[in-house]
Amino acid sequence: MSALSRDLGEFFLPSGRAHDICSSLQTAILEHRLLPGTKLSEDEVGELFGASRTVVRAALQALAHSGMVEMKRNRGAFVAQPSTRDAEEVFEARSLIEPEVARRAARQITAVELTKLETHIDAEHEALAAGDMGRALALSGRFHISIAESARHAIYTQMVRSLIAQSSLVIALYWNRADTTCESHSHHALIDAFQSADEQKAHDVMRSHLVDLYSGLDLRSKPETTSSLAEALSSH
Amino acid sequence: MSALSRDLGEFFLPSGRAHDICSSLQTAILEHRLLPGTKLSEDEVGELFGASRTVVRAALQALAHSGMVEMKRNRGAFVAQPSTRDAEEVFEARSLIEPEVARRAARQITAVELTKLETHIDAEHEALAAGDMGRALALSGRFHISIAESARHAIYTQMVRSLIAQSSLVIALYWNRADTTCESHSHHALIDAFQSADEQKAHDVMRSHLVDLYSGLDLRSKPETTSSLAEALSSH
DNA sequence: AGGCATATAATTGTATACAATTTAGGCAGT
DNA sequence: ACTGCCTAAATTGTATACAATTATATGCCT
Repeated sequence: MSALSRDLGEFFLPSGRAHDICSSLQTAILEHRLLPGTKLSEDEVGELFGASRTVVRAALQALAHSGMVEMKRNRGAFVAQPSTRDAEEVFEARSLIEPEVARRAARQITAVELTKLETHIDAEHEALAAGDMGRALALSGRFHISIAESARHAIYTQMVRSLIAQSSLVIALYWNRADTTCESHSHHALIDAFQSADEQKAHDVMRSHLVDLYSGLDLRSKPETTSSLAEALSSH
Repeated sequence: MSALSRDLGEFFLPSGRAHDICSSLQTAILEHRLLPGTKLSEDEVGELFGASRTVVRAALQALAHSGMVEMKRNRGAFVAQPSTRDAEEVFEARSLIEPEVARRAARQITAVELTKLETHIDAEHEALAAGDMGRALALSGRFHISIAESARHAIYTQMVRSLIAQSSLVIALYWNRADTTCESHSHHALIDAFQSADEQKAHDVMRSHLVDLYSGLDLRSKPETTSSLAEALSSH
């Protein structure tokens, strides 16, 4: 688990401990243990991680910059609650950037990276079989981030990281589809395109995959979900 | 000047003072008063703005997240020095995102926003006539950001903000072209496309404009430039 | 003189204390 | 019982003090 959550994101933080807090909180958000709207009290987070408010604030700021956390003046930090408009923007941006990223990945991906992608899919299926929906979803996100890393474009990778994180929040709020395992096929198709180095196919498969994901959202309902910080982070 | 630098960026900071420091530093970087590699000492910045290190660190972190500042552990914050590879990535990302943004702007821009764009061009010409090259360049960047705002897409706008800032650093390091006023034509052509609501033309003009900009770089040379923090911020 | 080790100074990393602001609860009045 | 205000508690914003690390200068040895 540490290897999976270790390099989830580069938070541009000089401090090592703040980076760890970022990773833990990000993983919790990606796994839907921390739900949109949850308050991230500085004292509470600090106590959970054994750090002072100084370093906690740095971590929360970093998460705010990637769109996962919203900081309100004199009110504190909360897990972001993307509006339907935000959801629209997130998937519009993903549909622009990720197909291009997939095209680059098809051109540059290595054999070992391909193997890593397959490992991701296996782990995702495993989590699904174990009924750990949150973990499966987080792994699905990691899959997209790994593709961006294989594209060897630091700026795109950072953008994808942020968009994936926000997508996770959007899904937590608006996902409403019966067939939950629909993603697997697209992910396999992506690997196929990468293996044959078919740039255009990788581009198109990624695009249709994102359209498919977006169509699984129900942007009419807007549930008010909040979770407990302490139990979301217990044993992680 | 305050109106121009006020809303240069949303730094996701809850504090008002840190945001002001971000704006000032960002403006100084965009105007090439602060050059790549300049050290941003916490004490020094704090004294210049009359703030404690706590708030200065928050500001520097925010700038690090937008790619304008690089924080090195136990070494401090420096104005970023994009490598030639970084420069390539920045303009590759701009070439993907900004044409799409221009297309959206052509669809949604209002009359008052069009007027604002023309005002920008006038101010840019004025600065050029006055020999204030740095200010002209900053205004040119603001022009692109204003377009993004007119596209009414918060995520794209944030991306463009960050890319423009990094472009300014790239230009500071690698710009090496004789005819410096080449941009004006493209900017006028963009306004024309917006006025006629010609989405495809806006897209294409923006793309060729960015290719043109990129072709003005000389990525062979890598000058080692640094500037003084105090004089860069005097009377601003 | 040049290079290396050590000591000193300067700078960043972190914790804590205090100020400012918001939130919650209680009390009086209607 | 409900509304409004006022006070107290909790939380964030900021400054400062101390610890850890890095940079600099000094002196010694070859």
